[in-house]
Amino acid sequence: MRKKRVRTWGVLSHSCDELPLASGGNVFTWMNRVSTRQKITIKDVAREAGCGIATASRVLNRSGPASAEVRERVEKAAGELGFSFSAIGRALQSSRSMTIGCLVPSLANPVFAEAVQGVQEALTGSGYQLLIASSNYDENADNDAIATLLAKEVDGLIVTMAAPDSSVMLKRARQRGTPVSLMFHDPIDGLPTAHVDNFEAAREVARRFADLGHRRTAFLALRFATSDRSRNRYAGFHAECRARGLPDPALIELSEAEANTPELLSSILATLDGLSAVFASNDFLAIAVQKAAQLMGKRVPRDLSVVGFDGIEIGRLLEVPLTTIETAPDAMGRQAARTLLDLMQGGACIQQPPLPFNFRAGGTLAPPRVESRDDDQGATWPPSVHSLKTDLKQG
Amino acid sequence: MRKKRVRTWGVLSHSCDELPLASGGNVFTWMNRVSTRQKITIKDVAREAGCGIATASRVLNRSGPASAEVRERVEKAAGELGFSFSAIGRALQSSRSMTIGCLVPSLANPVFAEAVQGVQEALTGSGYQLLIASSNYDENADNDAIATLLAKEVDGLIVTMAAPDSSVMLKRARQRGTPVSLMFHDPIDGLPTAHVDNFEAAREVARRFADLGHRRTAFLALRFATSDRSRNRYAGFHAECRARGLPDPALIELSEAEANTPELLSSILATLDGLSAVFASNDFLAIAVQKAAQLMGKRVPRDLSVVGFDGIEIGRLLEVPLTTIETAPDAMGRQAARTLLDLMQGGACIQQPPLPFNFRAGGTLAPPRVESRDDDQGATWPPSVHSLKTDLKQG
DNA sequence: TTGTATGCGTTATCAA
DNA sequence: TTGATAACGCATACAA
Repeated sequence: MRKKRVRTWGVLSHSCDELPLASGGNVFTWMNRVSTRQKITIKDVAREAGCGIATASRVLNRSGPASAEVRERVEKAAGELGFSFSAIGRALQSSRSMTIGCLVPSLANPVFAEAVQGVQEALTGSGYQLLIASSNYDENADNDAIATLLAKEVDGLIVTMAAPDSSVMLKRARQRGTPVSLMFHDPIDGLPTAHVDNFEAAREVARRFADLGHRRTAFLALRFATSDRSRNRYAGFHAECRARGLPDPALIELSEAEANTPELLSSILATLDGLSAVFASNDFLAIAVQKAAQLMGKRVPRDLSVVGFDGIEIGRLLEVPLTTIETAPDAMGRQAARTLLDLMQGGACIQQPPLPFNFRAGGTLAPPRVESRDDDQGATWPPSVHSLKTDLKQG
Repeated sequence: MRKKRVRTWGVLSHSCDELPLASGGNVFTWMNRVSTRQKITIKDVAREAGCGIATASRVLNRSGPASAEVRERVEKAAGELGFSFSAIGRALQSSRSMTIGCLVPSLANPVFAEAVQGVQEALTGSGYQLLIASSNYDENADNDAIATLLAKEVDGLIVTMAAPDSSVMLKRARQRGTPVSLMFHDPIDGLPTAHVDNFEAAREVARRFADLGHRRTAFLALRFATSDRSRNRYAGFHAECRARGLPDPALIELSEAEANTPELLSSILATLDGLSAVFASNDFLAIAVQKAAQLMGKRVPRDLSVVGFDGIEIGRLLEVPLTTIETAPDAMGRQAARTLLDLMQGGACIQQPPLPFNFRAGGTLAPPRVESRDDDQGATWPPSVHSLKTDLKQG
């Protein structure tokens, strides 16, 4: 016999003990349940209704025949006892947890938070709940999280992680037959994904820059190593510059500190002579760049053009609205959830086309100042220390 | 005998069927498991190791004695089989799900998203996972969500909701003995909460306004009905104005559309003659107000002072940094999680003091223009249609 | 040191 | 139309 663990509530200012013990009706039965703290199972309902548990189950689930009279008794008993099914018992018996695991790098990044919110929305009414995990952009944490989610026997997985293509746990998930749907990633390894075409979107930015006459450009990113999104954006940006015979854009990977400290950021930008346009890997970075430019005495977009990525709402409301690539993280979440739901219902794995992006004009993009128009004027363009290999894709 | 449901993976572009069937080693056993898709239980491990399940359990959990040799066999078997415990089986047996339920209005609001991220952080390493739900600010959805969470037998609950003090399901949670910890709410009904003192913070804003000579002020909020936070902020703001003998601040509740459309917002602000300072219930709103002011040809802070609430990071980076009350949603999440962990370990329910807030000076607050300095000059101050009752707290 | 048997809450089977 | 019973995966009391 296992001993019942009785949890103590500790000292509450309005503890239940203060309630009058002998008061009738609701409060009294309420007290009863509180003091015993017994969990009410279908067995209790059956006993109270004077029937077998199978019958009670059938009635409460409407899953089989039952005479009108016993049905009534069962429903009454369940109501009075405040019975509700244990999802755990159910999960064990049905081997379906009715739970979906979701892994994102961090909820502190509104892009992921909105995506998860989108997942939630698509899941409401489906009967599935969301078990959530975040890895803080750490590859090991990614795998640990998936392992835990799998141990909880989630019925499906919605994932954004550092390295989905090489994750052992993700492979394990598929071995177990747990459907997986990706968010933000490019299609990988036969896993369906809800994404935008980062490569194409970035090419669009390069095109705009080039059309206006920009030559010296830079791409700023925060976590190049753990973000295939950033890498794809840079690849597309770079590819288009190449295709047009323009100089390779400088690739600058910032630390958290550099991104959040305008002073640091401006000193980095200052090393880039002749720079006339910056493509930031996300809108926050783009706004930080503007602040940094302000510190350097440069005006946006007159002295420096800045384009962001994501299309966060607040960019619209800035004094000079941010030029950016609009995406819809919530739509991404919704699509990922729908795809997973489909998969779990035995549907075929069909990869949806990338979700659309939209170039939002804003006011932070303009032609470069005339003086920087001319070309190979010498040695001022440094082979940036931050620069990485450039042929990431289609290079 | 229940029939095993075999889930089909559908048509994947790189389906496992494409892998060579007869290739040896890893791939082969991998295939094996894939094709059978049987879940490996401790029973399998025991059989493989040639011992009883109790022994296997003891070895794998290090929960009891075991000879070195059997220990080795069990661990080997577990490794080869790729065994991992089923959290569901465990939960059923131990009546602890190792899962914590978390309810917030929406993850699309970065304040809540950050708080949840804080919860996550405080939970890592604890062994608990987060089951998350969002209500979209709907009171009924709040209760439904808690009901579902309770059905999943969460070991604890972290909650931000529309009406915690009158929620039947929250009461039910306590009846069941499920520890509850609140976020963002003021202390209520003996439930511990992680919060900032909205009332005091708002008084601080009123004080700053008053000290600079502002008289005609307004409070802008988005969801007054479902947000005790907003109500408390208004109450504090109002109380301090009263205490100083200043006119009651106008209370303006905006619709989503009004808040996001600067044109609408400016037309609303235009109805407030003599208005010299606006206190917005959150930073996004404050930024929207600035945009609206810009549209009206007013300059901030010269013609209109604006103060926000929350202290989102981006406010710092604006061309003119937002004056606001800084709070730390992630700290709120962490505290709520720690409190809950404590409670679940049988700790007493002790209410932590409110988390500190900080008035961030920024650049959107300045003295009013001199012309609006004089007092009862007549009928221009309308008894705003949006105005609500004012005596919410401490009058 | 080990293994058998029981129960956790549920649903499905099957005989009444 | 009913109800006893066997799983489901695990941990543990208890007997060996």
